[in-house]
Amino acid sequence: MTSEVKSSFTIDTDSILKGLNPEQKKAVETTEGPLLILAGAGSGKTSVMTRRIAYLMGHHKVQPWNILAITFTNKAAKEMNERVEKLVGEAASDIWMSTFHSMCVKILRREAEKLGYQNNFSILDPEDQMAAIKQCMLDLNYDMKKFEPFSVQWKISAAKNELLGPDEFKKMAGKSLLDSVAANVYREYQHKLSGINALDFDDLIFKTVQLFEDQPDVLETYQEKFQYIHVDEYQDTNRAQYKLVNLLAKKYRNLCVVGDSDQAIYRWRGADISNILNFERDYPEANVIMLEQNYRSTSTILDAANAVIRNNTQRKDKNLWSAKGQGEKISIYAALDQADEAAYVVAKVQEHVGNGGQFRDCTVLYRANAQSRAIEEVFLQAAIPYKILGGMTFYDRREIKDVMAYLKAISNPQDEISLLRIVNVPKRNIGEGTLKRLLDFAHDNSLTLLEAMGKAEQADLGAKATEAVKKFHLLMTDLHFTQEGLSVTEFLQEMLRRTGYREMYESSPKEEDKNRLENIDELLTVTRAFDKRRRGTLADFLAETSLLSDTDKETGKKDNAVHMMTMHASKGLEFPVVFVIGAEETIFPHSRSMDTTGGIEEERNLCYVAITRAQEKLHITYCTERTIFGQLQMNDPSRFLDELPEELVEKSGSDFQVVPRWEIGLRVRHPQWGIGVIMDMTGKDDELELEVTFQSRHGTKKVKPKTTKLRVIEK
DNA sequence: CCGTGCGTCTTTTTT
DNA sequence: AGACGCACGG
Repeated sequence: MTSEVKSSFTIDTDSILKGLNPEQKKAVETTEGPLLILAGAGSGKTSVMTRRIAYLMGHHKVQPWNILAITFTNKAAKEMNERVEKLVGEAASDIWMSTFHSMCVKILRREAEKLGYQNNFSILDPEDQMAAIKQCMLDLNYDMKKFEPFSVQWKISAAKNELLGPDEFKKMAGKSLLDSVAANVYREYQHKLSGINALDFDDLIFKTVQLFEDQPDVLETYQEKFQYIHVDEYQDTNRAQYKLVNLLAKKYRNLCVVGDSDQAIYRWRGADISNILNFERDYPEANVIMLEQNYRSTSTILDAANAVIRNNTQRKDKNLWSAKGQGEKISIYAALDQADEAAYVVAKVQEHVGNGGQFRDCTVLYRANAQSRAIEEVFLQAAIPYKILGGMTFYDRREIKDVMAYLKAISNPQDEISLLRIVNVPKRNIGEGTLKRLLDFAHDNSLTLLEAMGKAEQADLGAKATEAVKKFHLLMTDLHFTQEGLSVTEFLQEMLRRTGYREMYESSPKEEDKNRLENIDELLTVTRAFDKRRRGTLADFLAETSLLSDTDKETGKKDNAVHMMTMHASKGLEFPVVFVIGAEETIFPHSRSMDTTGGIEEERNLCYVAITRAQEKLHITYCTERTIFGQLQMNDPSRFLDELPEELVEKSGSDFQVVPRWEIGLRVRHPQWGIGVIMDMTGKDDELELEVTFQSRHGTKKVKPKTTKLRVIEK
């Protein structure tokens, strides 16, 4: 990598600094030494980062390949790259701009041998990972009903994020049974992974850190390469990422980190907010710059966000301000149920479009992916174009996963996980029993599964099974060699034909399967784009696609559509009109975060993130009734709603529009006490008081409809 | 070896 | 409500 020739480029340094406020300008010009940029939401940090990079090149003549910029998503990286390119031209392509994971893949592909891996290693996605863990638990004879594979996977992942290998984890682990099970599975799992030449997401970082720690010369190569390092969203880095960055920056100490502790929302996956809080301790000579002017939202929206976040105790106080006007008030809508909530969103979207706005201006944010369903249904009915980011995406579809598994198994013949997924798709009469015998045979003779298949006749299978297995083995080895010399697209076509995978769906009469074919064709357009862009290997293509984050993969090709995503996925994005739905206790904040104050504070950070996505108009909705797991539930409005200053909001709701005519004998529903019957009425108008007998345990209560939410039940 | 039907349970958030 | 795992019958 030292073969790079000095590149020449001319950059107009004056234009780089144009239009920046004094703090932003200082952030761009402070190029040497450690720099901490505390960037509030919407404070123009991307602009600062891109210009800082351009300034390094233009003013200090730093070579592009000596610059590293780590972002949170591939999309952010791509966007940053485009913006830098506008400033510095083609030289931008020599800058490493990527996520932690993509960067580590790039490094590991070069250095794999040094770690005892081959450079065509597979990357296990969470589903493959789960499959591998289940296999390990099976091998170790653990009862998977007693110890959930999911929890084990979680523990292993957490350990890796903390840079604990199997041995360290065993030492550090708690004394619970689950921990000791996890420790044993962890060891077995790593053993399996190295046997199949595969790494999981967490390994990508962990192994890179190990490489750097164990082999100082390798570390030094990269320290020399990355003389100027930028890390975005530093508040969301975990232990392993922190270590990685600090190892790289150790030599030149030109480390610029950008973050906002109020937007820390990934503690649950190991992110440690003290990484950013302790930056000045780690680098006593650091410069610190605060960006507090928000260029995104109206002051109403910002004031609301500030008011909410102020309730957190664990934070550095800061105050975002905006020069934009007040704008509209925040609308809070109390919906009857999910359908009503969705109807409200539809009505407001249509209103926005009716007033000359675009669908793409609107975004619906929710706490959990499952909440998108109700909205989706109503959008379909109302013919509102929409685009869902995250959740079940293109790459999660069965046919795509299958095809990718084929590609992985062919690219890395040791990849048993992928092989097992597709060995019998389409049906080849190689079933559970045969595979079990093959796996045992492979294990006893230290063979990979594919190698064992090649020697099927020795595996004691029976004539029919042996023949089926041999045929499959021939197909796979053949494809492995066909791969060479073909572009990814050409190879994929060939593979789809020879494996009979395409045929399987073509011959099916089901409408669903026609769709699957379309998705496969869609994948072919993805490979075509890849071939055109960089003509990489199959392994490169697989790595690129498996590292796409939810925000990176947009489903559907509709341009002008309402966006829908989780609040997590919305970080870093902005939209004129934002709907935050499901603002109810147990949904948001989520019930599983409510037992710790840390949990609640992180939910509040998430609320802050959600609110600050909005540029002009914010709608927040909640349901008084919600059906969850087929069960009717009533939740209180979210506590975060109480934290919004009265003068900034405007409340409405079905409950307030319909004034029921109360009468004795009427059946009603109360949010806490459930269903009851009106037994008596006293007073009138605002003073009206009802005596209601509720089901069994709640007995008879006096209720004022003016102050309590009571609903009449039809029939 | 494969398909079907019943009973169980519910991953919050994601690179 | 819906997905998934498991047991059973062909």
